[in-house]
Amino acid sequence: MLIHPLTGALLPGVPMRTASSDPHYLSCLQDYYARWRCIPAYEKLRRILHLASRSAVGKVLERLRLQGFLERTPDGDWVPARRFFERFVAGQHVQAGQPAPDTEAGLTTLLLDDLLVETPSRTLLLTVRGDSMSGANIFEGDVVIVERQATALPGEIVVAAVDGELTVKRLDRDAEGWLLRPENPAYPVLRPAGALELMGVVTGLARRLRRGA
Amino acid sequence: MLIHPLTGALLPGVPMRTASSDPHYLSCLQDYYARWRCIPAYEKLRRILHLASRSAVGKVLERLRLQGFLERTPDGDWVPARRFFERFVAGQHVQAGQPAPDTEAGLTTLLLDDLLVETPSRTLLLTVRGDSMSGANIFEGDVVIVERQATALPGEIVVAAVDGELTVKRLDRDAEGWLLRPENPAYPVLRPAGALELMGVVTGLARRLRRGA
DNA sequence: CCGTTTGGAGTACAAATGTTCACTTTTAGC
DNA sequence: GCTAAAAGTGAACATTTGTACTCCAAACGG
Repeated sequence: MLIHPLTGALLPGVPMRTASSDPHYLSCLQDYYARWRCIPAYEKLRRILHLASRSAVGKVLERLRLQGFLERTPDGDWVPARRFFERFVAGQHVQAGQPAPDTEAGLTTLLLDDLLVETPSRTLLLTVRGDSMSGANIFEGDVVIVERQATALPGEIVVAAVDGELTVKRLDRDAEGWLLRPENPAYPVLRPAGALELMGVVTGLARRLRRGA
Repeated sequence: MLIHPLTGALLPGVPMRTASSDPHYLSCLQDYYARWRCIPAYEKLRRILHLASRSAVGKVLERLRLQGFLERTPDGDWVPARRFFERFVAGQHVQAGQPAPDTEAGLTTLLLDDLLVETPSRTLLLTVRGDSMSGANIFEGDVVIVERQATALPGEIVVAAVDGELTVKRLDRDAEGWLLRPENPAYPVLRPAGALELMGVVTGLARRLRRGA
């Protein structure tokens, strides 16, 4: 079924059924998701996809699931799967002579949050001061994503409270106990006097470039 | 009820049922959304929020809507609003011995996307391959935030199409014309044969740490 | 040309949904 | 303590939901 370009009316009887119409359905879904961040119920999907029957909606969704664009929660709800967001990150290759990649309007819908935050309720941000972790490529002004937890493994980059101040260091331990290693020879290794006050583990990093411009 | 900004523990002695238990409901919702990318139906929400009645769910959602965390589609479906994705920014200082100083007033929030994206419609993401920009502290696997534009200034880090492949380099120019400098002596300077096919300027960086753990 | 496959329409129905309403419990202000 | 507001319960109900089923027409592959 096609849609009249001017009136928007459905043109019955016009063939459009081919395996390659799934990409079109997918685009509709992606656009809707970009706007509202949800996959609606069958009846609404029926309208969005311009289908006449809910059963057709079910078949479309099932096909998209087999292709890896959608999945279902344990409760049976439809949710976007990893592949659903793929097109929002630019591909590595571009046709020579045609340097503009897909300029679809949905590029921004991949929330950077989704990339960087796994457990929102335990996640907070911290702006890095100083260059004591430059060896780990974390610099002054960077914003680190911290997942709150009381314990961590040696080798992880953690945020800890030292002398009432939060600091980012690499956690390590030796025969004498826990220690916080800066990744910059200009700074001393910290050995907490009492208990180690761990705030959480650094799970990600966000940096603004081109600050002045 | 307050939530300890560092440990995340619910502060004891504070009764459970109060207007400020909404943060707890919000956290549950945020975590569920981070996992499945949808707001489920009332009956499922009832279980997630540990409520006994669906009507209570409705009231919670309505409260969160008034606070700006949720909104509704024209069809009435619940969807996350802007504030839903904001994160707390930790203060730099912590009281020694009592690492929970800043009350709600001191805590600010920040949307990661706001931090990194200025012009959503012209912004896209690109995963970095190779270590040719390690001197600028951009490494394999990092995601760069690219603002699409056809021109750039010398000294800016840009994304350009070279031989049909996207590459991240620092833009420069000399007497002979434009050139693309890697920030790694192991790589050669690129001098585009014809016109320089510029895709955009790198305005930010996102990195996931602790990938394996 | 004909049978098969595929994408969709249409119908039917048990189950689930969102909302309302009256009611109870808890909390906060005085 | 007393009281009013806030938060949550539980039942009721019209609507909507997802799915199973049959049927149909176009596309496909010899």
